[in-house]
Amino acid sequence: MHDLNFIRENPNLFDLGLKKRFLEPQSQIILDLDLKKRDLLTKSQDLRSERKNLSASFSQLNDEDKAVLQKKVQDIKNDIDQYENEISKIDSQLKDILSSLPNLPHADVPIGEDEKSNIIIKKMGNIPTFSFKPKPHYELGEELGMLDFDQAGKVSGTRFVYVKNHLARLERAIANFMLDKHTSDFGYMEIIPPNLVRDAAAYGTGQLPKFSDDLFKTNTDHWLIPTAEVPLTNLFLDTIVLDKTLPQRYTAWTPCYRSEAGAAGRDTRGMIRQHQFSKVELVSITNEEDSEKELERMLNCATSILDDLKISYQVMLLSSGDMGFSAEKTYDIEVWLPGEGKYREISSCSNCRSFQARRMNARYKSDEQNKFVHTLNGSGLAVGRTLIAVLENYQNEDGSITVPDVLLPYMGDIKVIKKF
RNA sequence: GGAAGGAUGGCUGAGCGGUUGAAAGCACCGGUCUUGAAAACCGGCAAAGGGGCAACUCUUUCCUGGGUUCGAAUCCCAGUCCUUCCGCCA
Repeated sequence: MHDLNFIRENPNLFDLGLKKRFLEPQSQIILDLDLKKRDLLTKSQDLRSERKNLSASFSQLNDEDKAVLQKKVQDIKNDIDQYENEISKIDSQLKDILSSLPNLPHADVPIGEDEKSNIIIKKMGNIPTFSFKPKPHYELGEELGMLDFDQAGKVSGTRFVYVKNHLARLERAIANFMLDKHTSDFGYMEIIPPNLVRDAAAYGTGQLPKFSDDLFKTNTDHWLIPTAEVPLTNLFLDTIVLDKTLPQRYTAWTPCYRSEAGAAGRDTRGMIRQHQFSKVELVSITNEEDSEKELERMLNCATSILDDLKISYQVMLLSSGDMGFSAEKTYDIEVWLPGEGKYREISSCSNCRSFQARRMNARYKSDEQNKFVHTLNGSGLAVGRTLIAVLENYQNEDGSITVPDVLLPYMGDIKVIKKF
């Protein structure tokens, strides 16, 4: 949601921001509506004021004057109703426009229509070399008998998988390792959030109203969360917190459900793109001064996981056309997958500034003034894709998987995952 | 699924149809005191929006939407949400 005051004061900046997103200018339309609304508002307020003053003298009047007054107030009331009808129409038009426009890109963000304009910020680790041809994760998993796409297809359809046996344990180990690190080393509070949310929450983080097609809905009109960002950020839905309690940092390991409506035909093999996957999410709530440095901090929390796993990756600064709806600046972390021979997204860390907070009405008290909090979210990391990365990077020639050192404490006495 | 109760400021919680934007307490901010802090005491403290260069002023808001009334936090209707009890159940 955009700040109407900002648009009033900086219509050109606003349109420029939209242009960076490859959208048509909107400030003129918005300001025209705003002007019209304020004009009507002033009129209706004057009438209200008049009515109030008339009513105040009511008890001192004689019966005849009372009757006159009643008639007069009735007329005023009709006029007020008319004005207010028009006002509420304009209001809903304004809201429709403002709530469907994406956040404006930060000045750092490169301008470009798609991922081709993303900028590589850093590369960590060398691309590993193998003395044999590395396999993709789905071949490794199926040959181990621990990824079962066929039966999942029968039971649930495409884009589902059974993860079995030691790979299931490995996935749990990965998630636990991430959670332990984020809570113990980085000060995030662990949360087990609701996995079903209402409209208001999905609206608050920006999934609604535009992206309902990407979500699953229950017959109770709940939405299945597409990411824990939704329930974690909405911890602040309709609240006011004290400035000194910020920043607040939360992490959760949850399943994520996505309809993948627009992804037909993409990544159909393997578990890169599933309707259900698990993810460890990071969410930070800060005041308006601290959000930029918090984004850098969050990025480091996420990349440290890959550093510890000793898997190479690159960090991308997303271009204006590749960013999500609510973000003003986003870093993607892309991990090297030897089986595919390319980097694939494993995390996305975004600063949404006050964009979500406005939708959620999430504020903090600062110098006796209420301001909107800044919200940030990032994957720390996508657990399913981390499993893929471990499989492909730690594969051996015989198809077995060596367990990374940092995961050994979570794997019992399993050091190598191999076929029985 | 059955029954009952409730929704008021950041929180708790008062509120005969007419200066009630709303008592009180807590929290918060400023001050006095103190070596410092705490305590105590004094003062301040809802939000959103309109008009005005400004001091200021006006309007709206007591869950939402309708209605009754000259006038609604207060009365009526509908809806949403929450709580409690019973039943079922992990």
